[in-house]
Amino acid sequence: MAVTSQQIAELAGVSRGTVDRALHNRGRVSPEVAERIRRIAEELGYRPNAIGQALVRAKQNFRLGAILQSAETPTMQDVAAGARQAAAELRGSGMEVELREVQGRDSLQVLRQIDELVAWGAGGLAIASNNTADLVRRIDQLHEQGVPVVTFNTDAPDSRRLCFVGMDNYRAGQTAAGLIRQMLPGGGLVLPIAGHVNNGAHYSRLQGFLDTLNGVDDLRLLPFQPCFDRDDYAHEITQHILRENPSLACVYITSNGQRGVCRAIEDERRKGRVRVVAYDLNAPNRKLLQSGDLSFVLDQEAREQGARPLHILYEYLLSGKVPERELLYTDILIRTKYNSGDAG
Amino acid sequence: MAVTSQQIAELAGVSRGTVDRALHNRGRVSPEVAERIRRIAEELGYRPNAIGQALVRAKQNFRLGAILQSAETPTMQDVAAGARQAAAELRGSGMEVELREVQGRDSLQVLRQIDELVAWGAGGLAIASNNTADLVRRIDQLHEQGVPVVTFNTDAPDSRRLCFVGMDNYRAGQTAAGLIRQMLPGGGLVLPIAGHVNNGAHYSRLQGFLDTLNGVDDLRLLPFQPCFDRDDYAHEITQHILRENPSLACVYITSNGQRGVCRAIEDERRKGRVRVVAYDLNAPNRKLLQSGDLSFVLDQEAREQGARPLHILYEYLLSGKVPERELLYTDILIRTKYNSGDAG
DNA sequence: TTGAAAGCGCTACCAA
DNA sequence: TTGGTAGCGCTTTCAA
Repeated sequence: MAVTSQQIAELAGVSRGTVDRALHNRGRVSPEVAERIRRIAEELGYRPNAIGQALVRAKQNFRLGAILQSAETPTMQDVAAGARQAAAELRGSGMEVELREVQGRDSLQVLRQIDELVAWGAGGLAIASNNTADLVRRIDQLHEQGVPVVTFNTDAPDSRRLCFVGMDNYRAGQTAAGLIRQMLPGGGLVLPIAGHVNNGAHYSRLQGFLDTLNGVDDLRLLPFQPCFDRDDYAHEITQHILRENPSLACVYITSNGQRGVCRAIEDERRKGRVRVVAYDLNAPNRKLLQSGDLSFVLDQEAREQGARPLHILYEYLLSGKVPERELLYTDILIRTKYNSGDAG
Repeated sequence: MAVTSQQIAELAGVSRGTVDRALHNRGRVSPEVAERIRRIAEELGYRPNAIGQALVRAKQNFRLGAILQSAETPTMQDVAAGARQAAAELRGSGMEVELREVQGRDSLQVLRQIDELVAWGAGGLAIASNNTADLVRRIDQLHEQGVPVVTFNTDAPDSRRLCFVGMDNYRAGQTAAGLIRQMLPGGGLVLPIAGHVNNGAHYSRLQGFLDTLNGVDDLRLLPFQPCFDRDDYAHEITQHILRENPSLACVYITSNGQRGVCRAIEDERRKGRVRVVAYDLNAPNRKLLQSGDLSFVLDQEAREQGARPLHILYEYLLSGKVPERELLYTDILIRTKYNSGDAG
């Protein structure tokens, strides 16, 4: 058995309570005794048993809430699955966890859910946020009230959230650019498509992409087109461009709409000649990879984005443990038809 | 607070002991009482508190051992780092964990370490194994003795190990093939290099690669060359081939030796024209990606390979939880210069 | 400044 | 078939 505080107490000739106060600098111990206790603990390599600590701390019985936006999308459903799994685990440790889903991006709805969860007694919140002024203000308020907030999937960088868990979209755009350079060493014509012009994530994915391809000689970039996450728009855009530019070599799409792109390419009988790089490994994209319609998918560990914020809040509330960094970027995963299986 | 067994006991008008026996089918409860208890638990959505369970189970105080082979390689050092981290965490839960490192691949050394760890009192072992007859036999013996074994990084598929945590090397070979097809849509000449002819992992990486490229029209495959994990051999092989085949488009190397390959390409002033795909994202390979010497690196989550087996053994010994699958393949990660940073 | 004791939720043992 | 009780390792009162 590992060494316990009881053993240290016996060796030091004091009680466990004194050992506890000494080792955690809670005061009310004479310096000499404290020093002796610390020395003994050091010698024996004493590490407090995490389970014992957790058990006594669980008395405080914190409640955690999580709020997802755009819950109707496949990616956010993956995020939700991660959150549900974490919730189940934490409930096994005595936490109470509430999950709330909001359709679309809707700050007002999010604010309402925040109010409800706070009223319910949430001691910490995980929020798929926006950076809008009202949400930033509310998160700052929560911070003041001692309710820590972890943002995930989409950040509120101007707020005083504890940290953010999600993708480095700029970096992902660079990664996409790197893939396209590898695929088109001899150059070629590339069409970038984004979802919403003012969607921060889509914009960063585009910016990183453009910055990285800028100045690459033989690569020619068409002006980017917004498709508003819609397959029909994406289809139209792609078809139009294909007819005007028969030499089109690649489409880079930072949002939903990839099915429209692929369909247009098939309609124009250019499948296999025009490569497509898209985002997020969800069920439809797995299929498009298998069929060869997509060359690459950039994935963002959606499940972990849902799970990790809850664990971070748990650690923070129970042990005061602060995350190592403010921006906890999830891995940028490059998926092809061969490494996109279900196993993990 | 979540519902506790105490609350159920009160509602059912029995003691906690009875509740415990009823809900865990330990017998010694009258059917009617058991039924009533189960119904109440169901209604309240009772989930036993994992921390409470862990605390009482930790009394049994299991010892775990882990044995690494080829500990001198960068990849196994990453695996070791994962094992060390898991060991630290588990020690925090009262386990005792011993790590042993073996230089090179040496079944005899591994057998010796197994003996030592068993003598020390190990209740479960994680082993970077071989599939040699002596090791397989020893693992089967351990199984008989009730000492579960989890293999990691390299498997002993013929043995009765609990499960394996590591890379699906065949699949990784296929993934490499897919990348090369994307890079060389017009075809080209490809040189495959493997480490040892009889290294199972290297062989599978080669086989998956060859099977996938077989029958691809414009792609021409040179006969594979063994480099015995050595940079000097790899250098010589590559240089020789480059001089004989100025049109060489790509080198695929399944083992160490990638530095030799890259140096040869630079020596022959073909950098940027000849792509290189290699394995394992360790420090040297990160550099080679940044400098553009390597196009892609296939990575295998080395740290998780070290950490997960220990957690699996912990769960198995404490709760009898059997892993979901026998083959727990780690993710096949495609790394380029843009997604190979340190952050995770 | 220190110690004794209670209690977190659970399981195990011994008596009844 | 049941209940009572002890105890896992820790923290936190409350007394002394």
